[in-house]
Amino acid sequence: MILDSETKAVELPEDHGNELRLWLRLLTCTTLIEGEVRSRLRERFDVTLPRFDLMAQLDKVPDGMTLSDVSKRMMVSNGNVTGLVERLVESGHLDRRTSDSDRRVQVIRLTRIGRAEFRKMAAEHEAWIADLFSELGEKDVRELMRLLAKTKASAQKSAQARAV
Amino acid sequence: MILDSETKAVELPEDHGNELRLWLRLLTCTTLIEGEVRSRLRERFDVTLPRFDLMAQLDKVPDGMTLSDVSKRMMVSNGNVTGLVERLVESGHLDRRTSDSDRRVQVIRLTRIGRAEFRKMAAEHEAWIADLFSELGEKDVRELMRLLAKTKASAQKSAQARAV
DNA sequence: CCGAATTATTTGAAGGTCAAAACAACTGCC
DNA sequence: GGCAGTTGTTTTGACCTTCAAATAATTCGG
Repeated sequence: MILDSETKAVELPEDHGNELRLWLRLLTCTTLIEGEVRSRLRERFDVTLPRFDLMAQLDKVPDGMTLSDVSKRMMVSNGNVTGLVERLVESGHLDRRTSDSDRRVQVIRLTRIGRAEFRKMAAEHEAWIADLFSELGEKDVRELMRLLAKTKASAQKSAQARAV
Repeated sequence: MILDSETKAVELPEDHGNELRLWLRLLTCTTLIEGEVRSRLRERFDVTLPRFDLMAQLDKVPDGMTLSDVSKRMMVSNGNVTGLVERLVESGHLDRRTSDSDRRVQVIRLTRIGRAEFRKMAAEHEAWIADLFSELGEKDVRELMRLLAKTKASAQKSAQARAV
């Protein structure tokens, strides 16, 4: 009954099937695109998506960032970043140094080589994304941007509420 | 110039910034919600998201599915499913038997306990999702569904084209 | 200046992920 | 029947990921 969903007075489980279907579709889209990007990165540049993402964060800031900053930006755990950085320093893409002002802090930056490699990858990456979304018109893109912004805000609010 | 994007006659890199921003926003939304679901599942039921997802697939089919079916549905690799199933059989949530007609094939089903546990989790899960999307109106949901369907089709087409 | 609380990072254990190779069982062709 | 190719599953090895505990360095109140 329409009344129920308006009054919220019912104890019976409400129907949230639409939201669930929406979530599954959102997840499917993301998984599909992410998998595609992942495999193109591997195929074309022999690089993993997490490494690419990390380098993308660093490309934006010439002077580097701390590990904590990176982990916040990438929305992954601290421990995760430690290992990722480890391997990228090893391979010569990243430069890591202890901060002068705070000896707990590690500042990482792209090396010259790392930056050059990233720029090459990023250019192709951008073209892949454009191609993956190419059936969407300009208006679709705008509308999706708007709705996803709203979705993000909604999810953040809900997550925030739980975190007390 | 507008002409450029119409004629496609240019060699210069086009601006695909909008698609890229859209992709990043899509990814952010998904990561945010997925992380939230993941941590609620762990907190509330001490179960991982992949296990929940696998059980969700199986809940739909009383007679079970083969491992290949599962891996296609979940869009993950075969080897991945093997390990996942291993642990769920171990914990008593899944029943696994070799097919009579084809001895290569493993058919897995939820056990009575597995099904009961899943149903409990699924009910809460659905409520979480509804809450995470609660700021979206009915119209927003419909519109997002439509645009994501279009996005999925676009991505599939692009992926298909690459696969030759 | 000292100790407590805070903050940044690392480590370790458990699990999830993929690609590629290995294995096993089926199907079809001769 | 038997070999060749195909298909379903498992294994392997490398990497990614998280959480929680441990370490290390800073800050702050007294």
